[in-house]
Amino acid sequence: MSSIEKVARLAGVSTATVSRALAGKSTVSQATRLKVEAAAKELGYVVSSAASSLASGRTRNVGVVMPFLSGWFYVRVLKGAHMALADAGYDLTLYHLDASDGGTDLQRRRERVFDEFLRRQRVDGLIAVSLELQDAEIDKLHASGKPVVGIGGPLAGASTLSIDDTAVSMLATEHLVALGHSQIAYIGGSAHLDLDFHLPRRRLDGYTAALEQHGIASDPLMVRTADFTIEGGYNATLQLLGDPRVRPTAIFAASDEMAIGAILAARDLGRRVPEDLSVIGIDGHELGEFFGLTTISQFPETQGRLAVESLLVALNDAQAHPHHSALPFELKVRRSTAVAPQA
Amino acid sequence: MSSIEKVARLAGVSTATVSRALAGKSTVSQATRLKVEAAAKELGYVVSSAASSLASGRTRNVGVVMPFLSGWFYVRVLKGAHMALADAGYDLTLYHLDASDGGTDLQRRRERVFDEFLRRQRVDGLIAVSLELQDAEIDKLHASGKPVVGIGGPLAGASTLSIDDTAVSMLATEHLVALGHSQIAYIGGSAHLDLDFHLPRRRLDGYTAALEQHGIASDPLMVRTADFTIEGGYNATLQLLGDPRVRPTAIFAASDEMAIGAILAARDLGRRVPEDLSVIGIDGHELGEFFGLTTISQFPETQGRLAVESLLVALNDAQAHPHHSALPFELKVRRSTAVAPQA
DNA sequence: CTGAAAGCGCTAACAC
DNA sequence: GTGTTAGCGCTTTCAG
Repeated sequence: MSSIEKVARLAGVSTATVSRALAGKSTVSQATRLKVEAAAKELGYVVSSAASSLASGRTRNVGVVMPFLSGWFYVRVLKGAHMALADAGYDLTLYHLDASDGGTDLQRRRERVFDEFLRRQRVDGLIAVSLELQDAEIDKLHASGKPVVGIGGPLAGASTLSIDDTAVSMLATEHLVALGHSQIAYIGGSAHLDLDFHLPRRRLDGYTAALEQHGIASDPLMVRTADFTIEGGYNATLQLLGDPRVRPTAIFAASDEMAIGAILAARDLGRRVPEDLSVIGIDGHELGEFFGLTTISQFPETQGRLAVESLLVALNDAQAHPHHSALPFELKVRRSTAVAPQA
Repeated sequence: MSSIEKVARLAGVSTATVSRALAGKSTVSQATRLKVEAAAKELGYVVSSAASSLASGRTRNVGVVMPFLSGWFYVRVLKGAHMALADAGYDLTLYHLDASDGGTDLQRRRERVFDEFLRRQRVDGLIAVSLELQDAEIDKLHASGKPVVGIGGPLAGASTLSIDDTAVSMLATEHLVALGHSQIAYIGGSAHLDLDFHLPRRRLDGYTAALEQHGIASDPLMVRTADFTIEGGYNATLQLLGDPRVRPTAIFAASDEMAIGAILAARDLGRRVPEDLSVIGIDGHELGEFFGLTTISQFPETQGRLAVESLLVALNDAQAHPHHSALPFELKVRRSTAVAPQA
């Protein structure tokens, strides 16, 4: 005897009514609902998701796909998404494409995610973080009819949430310009991290545009690339400050971790921050406060939460149109930036 | 017409044969298998996990429950588990109990995870990371008949993997003693983080035992607590080095992040590491290399992977007995520890 | 507002 | 080795 049947029997109603009552359908009388709930509780009944999914076509589960499973940003987004989903009674199944250490190679992994996993119908929808989906992948998703929301960039036919990276970069640069800096170096992402959405490029563009707008010539020697880590920022800064051809009074790093690396490198070279060198980052990393780092916060947990909300709308209203919205950011001034030293 | 039926028709066999062929059952002839695979591929067929689960009772999905979704250790374990599961063709659904920022409170969250989520039969088994399950929770899991493997401590009736925290701590302390240190301070976890498995306590015990074994009196003033973060380690070290009643020549921190905080604090106070002060951590954090930190690595990704392997064994062999095994660790000497300065 | 009954798409006996 | 068939435990028309 199936489980729901026991509940029905105990409550003295039909299985259909149990189903309706427990699903919160409004067409059940208050009295019946109470009886059913009591019976369910007494028996410790929880619907079988497999049976429910099969019958209804809905899984109450959403997939989250990320390129990496490390990195401050991704973990925070995941956390935000997870909490929002849990609050809505949804499960989260995680997919990531990181093949960095052994295991299957990247392309193969991507294929598996799109071909096998997502199409097993295990999820009702998908949140793609910082992933530029390939055309074939988008087609597969559309074919499956599952709504998708993307964080971080344009995604054909999907709702997307993204931060205006160019504006963020301009704001950071202008903060430095306003403090009187004209020798502003930039530490951005390296090309091989530019696979998805060209985030590194857009941030570089914002920096260049801001300089230009203020009549400051940009110097290729002032631009370095790194891998978004503290160590990467440290090394890039060593190069920057050690190069006799340039004399930056400020560094704008495209992530807080790199900015922290810059602060550490400056210290090791005997430069005072911010007296001799101003440093600004992007992210709103917890460590930023510890290092007194001026930054532009981008609230990744909120991004995760918003993505979930957007997805839930699409799930509950098949007519909802793909929609793009801009994510908030905020300049947070701390102690790592100050007026430019007198030449 | 159901999907599998189309494949069957195209391949000219019955749905049962399609099911068998695609599941890799050995009772299908090579020729038939090929025909079926070709048909499935042509139609882009992927089994519906809901239907398959309902019929077979297996979901090919495992749950991973963690107390937090931040913190270096947990993220690495998650990554390791995810990769191992993906390689085995399993999905991973994530549960975490972190209520740190708003949302439902902790106990409520725990209840939901155990009452609603896990019992929806969405998972075949569970991996619990650093979680001491309450009796009621264990009962619920047993009642559901799903295998559980725990990382980090004893779990009634489940297989567990854990590191010998006491031995790790003793090794770290003895490394310092062997370098001639006798004034060894300890920065451990604070009591409120001691909810699960008493990890902070066991590490403290190892430290105390090692000192005792070498005839070194332990001094309560040499023991500080922090929250496993860089900032926490920094502050604890400030207190330690600023206290006129003690003169530590070495600090043993119960995590690499705290150890890095200690190094930073020492620098800020003008103490040289390792000439004036040796510092050792536990973890094997990536940043450790950057800071030249001597540490005891504990390979969390491997822990995640091993947990998966252990769970898969239990899943494939109902007779498998709960089994405990010890996790590897390794002393990694870098530049932050050296012989004790002459008094 | 509630019940009866027909599936949802697959797997696993059981036959052959 | 392969086909037939009876469910797996629910949801959802369709009646009433």
